[in-house]
Amino acid sequence: MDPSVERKWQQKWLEAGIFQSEPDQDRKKFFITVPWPYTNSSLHVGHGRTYTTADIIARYKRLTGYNVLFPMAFHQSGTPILAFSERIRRGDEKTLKLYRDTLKEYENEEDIEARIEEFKEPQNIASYFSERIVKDFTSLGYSIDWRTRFTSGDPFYQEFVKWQFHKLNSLGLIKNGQYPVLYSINDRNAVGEDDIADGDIDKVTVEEFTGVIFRGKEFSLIAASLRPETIYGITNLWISPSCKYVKFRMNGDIYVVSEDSLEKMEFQHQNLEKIGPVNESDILSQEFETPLEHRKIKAFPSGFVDPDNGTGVVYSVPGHAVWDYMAIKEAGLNLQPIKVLELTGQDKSTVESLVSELNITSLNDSDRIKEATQRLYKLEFYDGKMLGNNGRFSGLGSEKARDEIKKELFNNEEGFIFYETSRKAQTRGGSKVIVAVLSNQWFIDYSVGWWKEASHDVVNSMMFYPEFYRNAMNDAVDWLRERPCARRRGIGTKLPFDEEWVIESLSDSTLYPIIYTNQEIISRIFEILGRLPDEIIEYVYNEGKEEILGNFNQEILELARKARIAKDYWYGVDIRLTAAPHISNHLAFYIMNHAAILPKRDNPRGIIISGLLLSNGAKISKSKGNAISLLKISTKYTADLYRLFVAVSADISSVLDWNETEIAAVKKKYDSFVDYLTKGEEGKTKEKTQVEHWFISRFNLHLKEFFTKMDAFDIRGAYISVFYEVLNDLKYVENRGGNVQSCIEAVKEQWLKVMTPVIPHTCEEIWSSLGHEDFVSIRKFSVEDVGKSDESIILSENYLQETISDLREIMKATGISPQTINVEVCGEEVREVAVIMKENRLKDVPPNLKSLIPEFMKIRKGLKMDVTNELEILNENREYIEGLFGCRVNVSKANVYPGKKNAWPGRPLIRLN
RNA sequence: GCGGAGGUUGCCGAGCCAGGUCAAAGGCGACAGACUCAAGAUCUGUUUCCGUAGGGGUUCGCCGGUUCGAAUCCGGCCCUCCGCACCA
Repeated sequence: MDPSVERKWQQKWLEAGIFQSEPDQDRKKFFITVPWPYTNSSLHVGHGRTYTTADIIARYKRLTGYNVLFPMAFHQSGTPILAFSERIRRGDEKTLKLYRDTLKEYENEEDIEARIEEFKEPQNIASYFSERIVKDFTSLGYSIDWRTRFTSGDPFYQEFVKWQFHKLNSLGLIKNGQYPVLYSINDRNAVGEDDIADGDIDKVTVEEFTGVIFRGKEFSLIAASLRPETIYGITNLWISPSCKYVKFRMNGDIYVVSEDSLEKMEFQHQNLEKIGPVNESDILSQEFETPLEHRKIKAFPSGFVDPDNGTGVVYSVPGHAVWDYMAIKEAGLNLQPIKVLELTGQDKSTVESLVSELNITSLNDSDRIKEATQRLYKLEFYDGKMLGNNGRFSGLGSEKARDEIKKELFNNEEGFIFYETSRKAQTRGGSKVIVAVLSNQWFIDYSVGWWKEASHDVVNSMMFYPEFYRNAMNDAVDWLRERPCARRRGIGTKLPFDEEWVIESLSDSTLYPIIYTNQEIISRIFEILGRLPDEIIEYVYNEGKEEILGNFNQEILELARKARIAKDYWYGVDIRLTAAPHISNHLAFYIMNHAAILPKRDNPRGIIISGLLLSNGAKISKSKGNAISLLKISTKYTADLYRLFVAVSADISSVLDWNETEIAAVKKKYDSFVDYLTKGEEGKTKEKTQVEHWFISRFNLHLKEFFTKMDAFDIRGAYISVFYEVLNDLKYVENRGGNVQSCIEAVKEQWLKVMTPVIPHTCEEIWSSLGHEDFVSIRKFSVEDVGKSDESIILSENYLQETISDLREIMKATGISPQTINVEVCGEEVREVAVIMKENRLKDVPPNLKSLIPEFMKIRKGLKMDVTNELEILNENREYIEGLFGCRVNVSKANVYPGKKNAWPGRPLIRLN
């Protein structure tokens, strides 16, 4: 249907308010939510899949009589919107281009720059795009009750979040402590993925090195290592010949590291006191002691040492590190590698074997050295076992040894944790990114035992589709530990007990679905009072007793009561529908926060995980340019086609590819559906023969399947049955020479009702053209209303088709084009014998018919006993068969042909002439 | 490496949980035919191999096992995809 037709119905739905949901104690409720979209940009086809799926479910539930609440609100917490706005202010070309491209779809050319100017204020980005998203969702026909709309930045909501954090705190789930974060030196601020140049494509993570101390007479050297388990294999130290080294004091002792490194350490440790530069020769002339063993070793210069990685000092383990091995060789030092690890697996690679395998000849072969290093590290980590020369760590697996040795080093004050970035990184503004340890970080402690237990209980009581995500969810709950829940900057709610901090954007979005149940009322209360007192929140959302509302006036009291009733009616969430990447974060937090704070009755009840949507086989991303906006979907393809595509092309859980070929295929089917329902002529509908009855019987079967599958959230299966198969059946009726129109007349209204959840605009249009004044979108229909199916008619048709396909096969095998076809149908005598033989009573077979036994044994598998009027069926359809093969067909009842081929039940005797 | 999902006939993709009626749905593509001046659209049939009678052979990543019987159950192996954290 034309987009304008879709607009028309969207307008009518809106005006009639048919999707506004009110509590109704006489009806069962159904509450479905999708996580709120983040409002830094418009949404694309990929996002649309989950919302579309949810809408289909919401509409289906409405069809079957549920009182449905399908709400929506918007997310704006966190740093991205802030960061984008900042970049626009800075005039960052990449960001400007991104927004210009996006706005092109929504604005006139001449208005774009003015809009972008407004985006210098972050709030404008959020409000602009939430407005866009509302429009786009509307244009896709979503049956959302927009009265539920709010944002994570709304003051009333922030009051709720504060209450939630007080709650968590009083349960002992909030902690404060040290935490390493990625940090920009110049900006003096923690940075996220989007703040880092190329951070989205090439992720930067925090790596935990072990800083290892080598004591010397005048000062000690610190080397940073990822592999402290190799400590017994140390032969020497390396320093960079081109690097500035500096002395500093820490806890009274004097240490030396590279200048770059000291800068980093200052962000990780307190009380470091820089003393000043130190000469290379001062380092090289000294002896140092290895930790644990206290062997004397020396430092040497080597070009491969990077002053800006770790401490700029490297301890050398030539027995297990390719760089060290090659460096010693190249410097011509007389140091023998010490082996401290052996491999227990198949692969017995060593430094030496890899050097020769990869043909590494000098330190310049850095790519190959890196490859060798990676292979060896991995191998030795998973397969390695400590040899006998490792003191009390001998015999341990490398992973275990690493932990033990670390512990020992820390205990002896010969080591400490040194954080480093996983790669060199800069912010988009060009400032260096390092790891800083924040001393005052707030956490939610998800590792608490009773909390995990309660959460598992919730997970195990819920519905999951697909079911296997239940395990994933339980794993996620187990796997969560302390999570930083606040940041120094970003949009969001201030942490109530430490206002320097802003609650992090996933942590402020866990309980909000409960707000949907009464958003209008609660924000009204906030408006009147100018705040949202905890007593109100406790009463409305947490089963508080009405007594605690003693201080409020009648108006507030009544609003609160109304809000409470709505919440009690709608909450918990029956289905939360979202994509798989949310499992280990959002969904886990969502479940755990419910489990901790809210009463059992309000726990989540079901989760549906939707698969990825690809665009022409590729992941969708704005930078790739394959992100088709939802606006374009509704104008170029129409909402109904998109919805049908989403419903029918793949199961919810599997990957769906949006590509023109498949869209065209779905469109073809859609067009033929519309044609069938709109192009028929009235009046030619009176008499029905077997085919039409067959169609109606089949239709009723399809309907039953539809309801069963929809109830199990198998949307695709349901619509294959009620859309594709019904269309195929109609085609079949047509080819059989049946009366298609009378078939359609018979099922039209029911068919429209079940198709409405997927293609609501089309169905409304046709529905109204049938003379209905109401909306098919809110008509009811459920399994109980499905008519009967006549099984014998279906069997008869099957029998006819099987006979025809037998005819075809014989013709194909023989190559004969017959003038006449004689079909002899099984007679009573043989049928009776067949029944006897089927029941395995071979001795009851009359003697004169015993000769039939061998043939029966051969073909018994193919016998169909349940069609008893074969002669009639074939006679009635004689003309049809004749038409198919272009020859005469004679049908008769067969005699018994002892010793020859016979006609059997369901398997007539066929002779071609 | 850990955790999860998966490998099906030219391609996509059902089936597998509840073994037989599975040579294995549906779609796309290909081929042939009908319609048409022609193309497109639409419709019909074919699309693993063999077959002058409705039959038979060989198939569902690989190797074994259970069973009268396995695409379906069990064990091992190979390969692909997704997640592995402070980021929305």
